[in-house]
Amino acid sequence: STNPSSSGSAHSAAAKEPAKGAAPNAPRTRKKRCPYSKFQIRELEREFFFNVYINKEKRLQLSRMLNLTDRQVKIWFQNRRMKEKKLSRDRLQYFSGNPLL
Amino acid sequence: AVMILRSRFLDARRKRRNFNKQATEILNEYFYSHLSNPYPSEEAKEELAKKCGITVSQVSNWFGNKRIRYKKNIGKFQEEANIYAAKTAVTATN
DNA sequence: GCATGATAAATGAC
DNA sequence: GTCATTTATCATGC
Repeated sequence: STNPSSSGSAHSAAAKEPAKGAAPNAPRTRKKRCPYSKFQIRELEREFFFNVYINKEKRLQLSRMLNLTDRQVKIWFQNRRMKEKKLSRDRLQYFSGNPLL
Repeated sequence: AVMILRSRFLDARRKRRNFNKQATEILNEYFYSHLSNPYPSEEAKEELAKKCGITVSQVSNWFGNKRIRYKKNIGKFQEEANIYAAKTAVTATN
């Protein structure tokens, strides 16, 4: 229910990221999974509807608008494409056994 | 009618239903007999799916959940592990 | 009230 | 880029 985008912890603060030349000791802690807000999902889905593959410029623009890193937007589109592929497989399997349709 | 079925399908993905006992038995048997490497190949997944009467995706989901939940609390699954270890040992001797 | 199956972020192999 | 996976979260069963 709490909106992660309002706090801005995902983008501004140093969650992780290789940190070029900052600390030589790299703990490499895995970024905690934080569910995106309804607004973030809605905007991502809107862009995904127009083009399944997003270019670099729109990615940067979208990441700024949603307070996400461009890496997060890139990965979201990758996962979204995989989801679409799975939905297609499931639909095919579901309707294949239905001679009525 | 088509629209009804379609809409019901679209939001029926997360309507969880437990697997039957036999399917769970088969999956657990494979898991505990491959405890050192519980990663079934694509072919093995298809065979398990057919034997359990579920989809390959459901097999992948089951193993993903089983691996991490077993790793997170091995003690909780110790009794279960012993059961299936004994079961596979019996089948091996016969 | 947790167990369990499915989904959503995040990583890494290739 | 795809894709299997890890991890946390979600939604339901009981």
